[in-house]
Amino acid sequence: MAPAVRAWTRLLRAHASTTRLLNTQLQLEHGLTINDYEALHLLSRAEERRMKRVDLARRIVLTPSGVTRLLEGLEQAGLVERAGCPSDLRVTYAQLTEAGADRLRQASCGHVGSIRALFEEHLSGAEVEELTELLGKLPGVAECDEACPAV
Amino acid sequence: MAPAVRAWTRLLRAHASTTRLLNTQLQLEHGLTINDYEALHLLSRAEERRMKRVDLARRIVLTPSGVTRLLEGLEQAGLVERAGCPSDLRVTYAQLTEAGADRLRQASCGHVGSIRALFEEHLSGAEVEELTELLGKLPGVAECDEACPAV
DNA sequence: TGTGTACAATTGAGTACGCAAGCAACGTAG
DNA sequence: CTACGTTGCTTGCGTACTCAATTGTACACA
Repeated sequence: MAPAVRAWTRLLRAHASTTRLLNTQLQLEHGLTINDYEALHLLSRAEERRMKRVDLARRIVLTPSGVTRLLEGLEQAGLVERAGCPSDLRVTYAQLTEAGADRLRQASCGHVGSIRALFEEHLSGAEVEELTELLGKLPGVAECDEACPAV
Repeated sequence: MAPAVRAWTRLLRAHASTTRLLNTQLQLEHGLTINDYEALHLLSRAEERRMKRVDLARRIVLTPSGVTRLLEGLEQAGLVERAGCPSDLRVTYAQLTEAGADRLRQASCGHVGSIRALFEEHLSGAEVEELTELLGKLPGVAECDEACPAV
């Protein structure tokens, strides 16, 4: 079996296992899916806490329709609201509300803790860095990171 | 931001991008989803080309019901068939048919090619190995590999 | 021998997407 | 200014899952 295939298989499995775990935790404790969280998180550190829906889609790796549905839920929950763009009437921004920022704050501590527990229990600090580095080389993974200010 | 979070985010993105790509290719060219392929592949290298549905579920990281639905499709396509277990009437094996083996053979060359293209275009051989190694340390990722003979 | 617990598999109901199609607003070429 | 291609977003429809509940079997123990 080609080495690449092993890597690919493990990527599949790694995603499935970790996602399942983190998603159920996040959902139970805060009523958010991973993508909900991811969206809130991106918005929270975007300029003026808002993003074009298309850009959001690219960042979370979803289709535009996926974003529409995702934000639908967040809007109903009052965590995100729509804001028009005066210079281009086609675009509608997704704007984080105060409630959304609160909810994110509540969830983030536990969520980050879960992630750290998951990764740091099995990998050393250097290995985590190494993994980040390697995954970043895959197409479309790292490309937007610079645009996103570090915490 | 904790390093683990960066790693996690990239894992999410890496999975989403690569999966989307590989899935559409596989689907267009051979009418199989990634999980279809994965199931056929696992069966093909299992003893007597069959597995308990539960074991299959663990390997592809799916719930038992997910496996039922997955195999439903493969059974209708004639690629997999059911086989009872005489010693334990609860279990039904998923058994790869000749047609299933053929279909897998047809698909595998192109699919493996796509995977290699995806990984080896951006990562060196050593890096692929390294990535495999690191992903294997995540919980539940490497555990069954020994049971699966290398190609 | 019956009885309780554990397990394999399925089924029904619900969800989170993708794809294709559509609409409206933009940019540009004529 | 009009016509046309492009872009941002949404909608209808289909699909691949999950979870909870159910059925049938296996096994331990009184």
